[in-house]
Amino acid sequence: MTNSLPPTTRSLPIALMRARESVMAPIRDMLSETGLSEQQWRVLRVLAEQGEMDSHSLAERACLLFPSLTRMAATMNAKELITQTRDPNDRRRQLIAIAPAGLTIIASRVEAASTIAKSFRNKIGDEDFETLLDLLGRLSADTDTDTDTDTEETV
Amino acid sequence: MTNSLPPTTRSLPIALMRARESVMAPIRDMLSETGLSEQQWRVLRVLAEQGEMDSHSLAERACLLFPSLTRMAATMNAKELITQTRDPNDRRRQLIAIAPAGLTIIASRVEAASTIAKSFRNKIGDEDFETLLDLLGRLSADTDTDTDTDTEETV
DNA sequence: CATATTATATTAACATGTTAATTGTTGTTG
DNA sequence: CAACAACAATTAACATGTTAATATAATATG
Repeated sequence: MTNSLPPTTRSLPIALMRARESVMAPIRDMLSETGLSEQQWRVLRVLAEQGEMDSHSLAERACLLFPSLTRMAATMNAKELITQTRDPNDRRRQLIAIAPAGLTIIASRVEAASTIAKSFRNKIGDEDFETLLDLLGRLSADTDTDTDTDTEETV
Repeated sequence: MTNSLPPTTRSLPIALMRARESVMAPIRDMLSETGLSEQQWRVLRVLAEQGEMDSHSLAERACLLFPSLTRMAATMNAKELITQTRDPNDRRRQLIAIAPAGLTIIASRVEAASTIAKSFRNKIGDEDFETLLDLLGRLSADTDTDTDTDTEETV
């Protein structure tokens, strides 16, 4: 082989994982009081932002695999965090929306989440924070087609 | 509340997750031929790099939770990818090392892994790649204590 | 209209993530 | 030495990641 084993300390995947772990730690702490998992939080956040949407779009926006969403939706429906309805025009499709209990939880934690998000922005500075989001976006450039231009960050 | 719900499209955790997903996709493809998971690949990579080590250090270096490593080690030992021995000086501790079969798999894929790593470096350019690794490191600055200064990246 | 094809969702099976409880070992303190 | 505390590893229980197989609904094709 032409390459000896290089150090894992400069591995991009591992750096991404470590960074995510650091960022999620305070968020997990915040969420522990709500009984929501990170994934459930993302689902509710997306639904609160987008309104009712089909499960395929929801899974993509919330960064979840479809089978995971299927299971989560059953649980979250039982807890009345979301509602599930069939699309009357295409009964294969499922429409999911946030329910009042879900909205309540989101509303009660948005401020705390925003504070955490700002703490990371402050940790590295506004300019570098934007650079980081830009570079991360370029890594997944041809993979997904996210062309949003919003400027406010959150968790 | 003082904050309305901000867009998930500028969320740092989600950007980190999407970036990681993009980076890992080709690596997963490469690994599918070996029967190794990402996690098992990381364990073998760290062991090949560090030599025999105690499970606590291994879990930290490979970014795994301890219970996950316990289960994985049993599987990987059965497949003779690693060896497990008790520390004779402290029989609570376990020492794990890579076995010949594990080394063989690593060796057979190091070049492919290096090629994938380089493709991402090329995708955003050398300078921005270093900037990205730097910024990611600063996010987890006070969280872990990685002070390595190696320069070659890999997956 | 019957069949095949495609799309959507669910289910299955297993690995891993995650937290908490449990077991075994070492160290400490009386 | 005995009891206790601290540490390391395992196990348990449940959620999620992941891939493959299956079921159901819509569409195309003859």
